[in-house]
Amino acid sequence: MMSTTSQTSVNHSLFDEQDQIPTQMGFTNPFPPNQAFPPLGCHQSLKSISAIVPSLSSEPASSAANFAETLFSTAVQRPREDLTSSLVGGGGEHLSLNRSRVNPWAWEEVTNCLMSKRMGGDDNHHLGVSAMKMKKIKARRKVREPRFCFKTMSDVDVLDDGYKWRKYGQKVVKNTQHPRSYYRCTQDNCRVKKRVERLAEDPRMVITTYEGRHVHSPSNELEDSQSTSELSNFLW
DNA sequence: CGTATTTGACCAGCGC
DNA sequence: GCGCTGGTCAAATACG
Repeated sequence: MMSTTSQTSVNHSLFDEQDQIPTQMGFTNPFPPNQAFPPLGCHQSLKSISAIVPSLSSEPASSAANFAETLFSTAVQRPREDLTSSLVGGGGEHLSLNRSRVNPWAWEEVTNCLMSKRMGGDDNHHLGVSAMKMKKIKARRKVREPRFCFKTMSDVDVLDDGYKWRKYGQKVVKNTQHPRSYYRCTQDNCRVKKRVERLAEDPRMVITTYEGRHVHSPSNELEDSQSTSELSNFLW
């Protein structure tokens, strides 16, 4: 049951919403088919990925625990050009991470989180640094909820991520033949939004962009109540 | 009939 | 200041 989840046809890539150049890291996708890569807050990602993977995958817990560490450290340490060139020959089931030019503070959060983790720093330190940078950024640009996007090869536009969404808009964006859809979380007091569109160069790829953080647990009930509760504990 | 989706209008940010 | 573009609103429509 759980051990089958590593066998999936869904290809996820966490990437820059504008650069849209997936960079492979060479990890087996631990998430079930048609289920989106968990929409995590950046600094929560480390905890969440390492916590969830052991419950979903047949991978040994030790390698799963290293998953997030390696994922983020590789992305942080390697120069962008190197990451891009390493994409050649991908084609497998990979998770990938890329620097975000659009959301620099989000990327900095990831970086700071990793650094503090490496240096034995605590979350307070990480949040403190992040808050200071946020303040500077806010001064020169409009405040925006933390957001990131990922790319999934899927026939369906709206992937099951455990939350209920209501569509509130659709827009044809420039230089794309596919419309972009706008969704809002249906939960009261939850201001999380997501955008869904198909990649112009490859319509098989669905680009999902999350903005904000859920203030509640996923609403749909999975058959596997154990993994549901784990997800509820760690996501957002 | 209540809820979700569609879609044109409107608004705000940004670049020139 | 103006025009372009993306994001949101809200009335109309569809659906169960």
